[in-house]
Amino acid sequence: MVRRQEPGPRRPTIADIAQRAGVSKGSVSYALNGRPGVSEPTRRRILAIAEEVGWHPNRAARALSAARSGACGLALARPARTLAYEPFFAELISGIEAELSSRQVALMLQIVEDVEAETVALRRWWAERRVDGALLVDLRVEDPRVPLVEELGLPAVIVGGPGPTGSVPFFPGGDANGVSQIVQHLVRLGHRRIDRVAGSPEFAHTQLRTEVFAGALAGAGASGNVVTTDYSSAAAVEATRQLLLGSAPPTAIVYDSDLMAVAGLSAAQEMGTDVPGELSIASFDDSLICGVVRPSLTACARDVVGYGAQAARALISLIEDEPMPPYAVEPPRLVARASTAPPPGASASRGRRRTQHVVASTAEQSG
Amino acid sequence: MVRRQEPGPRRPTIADIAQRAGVSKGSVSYALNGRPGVSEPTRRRILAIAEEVGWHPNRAARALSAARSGACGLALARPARTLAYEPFFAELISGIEAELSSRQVALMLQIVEDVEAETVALRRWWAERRVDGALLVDLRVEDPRVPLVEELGLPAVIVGGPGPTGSVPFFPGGDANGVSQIVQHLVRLGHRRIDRVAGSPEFAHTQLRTEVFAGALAGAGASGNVVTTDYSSAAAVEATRQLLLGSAPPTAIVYDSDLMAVAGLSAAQEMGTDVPGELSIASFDDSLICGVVRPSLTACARDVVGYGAQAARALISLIEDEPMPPYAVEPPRLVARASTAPPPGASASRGRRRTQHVVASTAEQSG
DNA sequence: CTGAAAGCGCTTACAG
DNA sequence: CTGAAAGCGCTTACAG
Repeated sequence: MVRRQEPGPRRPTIADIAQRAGVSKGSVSYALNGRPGVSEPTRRRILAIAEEVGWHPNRAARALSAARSGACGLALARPARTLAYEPFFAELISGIEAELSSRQVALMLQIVEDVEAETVALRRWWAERRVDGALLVDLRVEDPRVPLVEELGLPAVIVGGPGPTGSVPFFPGGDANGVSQIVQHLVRLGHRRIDRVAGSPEFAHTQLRTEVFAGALAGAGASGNVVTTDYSSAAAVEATRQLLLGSAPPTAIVYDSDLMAVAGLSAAQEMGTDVPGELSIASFDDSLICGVVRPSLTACARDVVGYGAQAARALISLIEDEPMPPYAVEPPRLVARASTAPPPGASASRGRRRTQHVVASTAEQSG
Repeated sequence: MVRRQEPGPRRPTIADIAQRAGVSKGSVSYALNGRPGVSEPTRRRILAIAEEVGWHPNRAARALSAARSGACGLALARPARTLAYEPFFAELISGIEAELSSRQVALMLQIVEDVEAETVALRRWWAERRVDGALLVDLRVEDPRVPLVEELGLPAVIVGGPGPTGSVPFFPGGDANGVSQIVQHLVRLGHRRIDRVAGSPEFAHTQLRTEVFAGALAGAGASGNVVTTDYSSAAAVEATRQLLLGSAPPTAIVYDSDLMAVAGLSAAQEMGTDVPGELSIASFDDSLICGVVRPSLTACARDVVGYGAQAARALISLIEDEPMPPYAVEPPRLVARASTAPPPGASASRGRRRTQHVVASTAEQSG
């Protein structure tokens, strides 16, 4: 058989090690995999030789015989631009990747157009044995990926999933907790009319946020409207104008992403609205940009890296048929900055709080 | 041999197809791979059966016999936070991924701490035959990855590399062109004192930008300082203050990233500096955020997705031993927004230009 | 044009 | 504890 010519040094195999150690390939395999079947001295000798010759398993060979690829797949159905401007994804991938690579598992990444294309990718990966499992992000309402992985028998977990979905394990993404904290913060400042510029309603987490938002408002005796968008800055600007010019303008607006919050801030300022004097603004996801604009934006910070790591850990357990690891992700945390303050002419209900920045305090009003 | 139990439907192999077609496995392989050695009717029959049973090649088996993994690797040496706030990476990955997946090549992604860790990842991927080639990003001055891939014989290309590096093909990232365009824009507006808040000097592209920046200034009879940073907003704020409070304050500042530009804008505004009335600000990389802050930021937009796609195409050609594809990436483009205007008391040297936004035109000054 | 067979580099029951 | 061997699912010269 003719192999394509390979430049560079030849890569050693277990046969080479077996020969040098004077044992069979089987023994080498047992030794290298830490399995019983070789004496301690032999094992040590084999490991030393493997180390010396710089042996690494040929993953294709291992995958073929062990029916394991040693890789997990992540297909993302978001256009490049969204991906680029949502720090969420980069952090999530970092978390996933760190956890996987600490277990020597590789991450296969594919960026596709929509959920349908994602199902195609998942199907092919599984058919080709490219992956041992998959991570599902951005769960949709009636998501086709859930029945698919169940049909295929593909081990999968839902990252940041809002709630139980068939037999596929999910891990909360802090949406409920985060929305509650933001509303609570605003209510404490004295706001009773709080609107929200939301993301796309096709996402299950958007719906969850909407439910929790409504509940939190009702529980606090507050009220507000929700406008859904496509996450674009143009839509955020439009929604902000619409809300501020409406018959019952809010004293605070919550945005579902940092980009929309910044866009909304600019829109409000251009309309001559003082932030936070006349309008408080809060962003759901925190990011560096929230601390850089003026006024800096109050935001809900989530441990997104943690979500990724948790999901990856869980997926590996699922693949290995081990018990699920405990949920260990830090809860969302409200970062109060300069963009939120008591509403005009109102006193904060439970103790006024100074916000962190000078710019903010000058805008604070007495009740 | 006992395989781990596989839930879900059994995945068909070429043996299944051969049996159903009444031919040998070899013929099936030839037919499926579009090679000579089977008659047209047989080929069609085989393809129909493969389609019908939903056959996909077991990539591990194919990799083992063909000595090809069908995957390329990308190791990124940047902390999660940087990754998250640099739209550059997400766009680059999108471009790479789109090109690779159109050729049925998978992308393996690993995020590591530093370049040394990257060399470890590359070495292991290659030793394990996990990848057929690798993409190198963020070339450093004296980058250890270049001699490594040469030593290993690992096919590799440098993405956005500033210039020729040994035997490893590189693809320009528009740094020189982009810097030139920004300086040219500012010079045309009448600026003669232009500073730059640069990124880390360890990157080869930072050095290239610095060289081109100096040359462009000199060529235009202008002058300016360069301050290097770690890309953090804190460093950008500090550098901005330092430059504005110096003995020869600039009338324009160019930032090496959008986050730094926004931070610099806020810092200047908090010092009471009017942008663009007293100070023009330009960002090297464009992003949605540049259009959302006020004043909106003039920026140099690059076809980052194109860089990724180009590099991926080239890498595949290298692996396949085919001729290099032609360079087809759109050149950087200056997007003039509201943050740049003629300097105080100066007339634009070659014809005044109205900037695109109302906010900007109100800030324009007559000479 | 087609088939039988060897081989890729591992893992893993099965005998000794 | 150890060795010889089969097998994972492909690809590819080699005979017919």
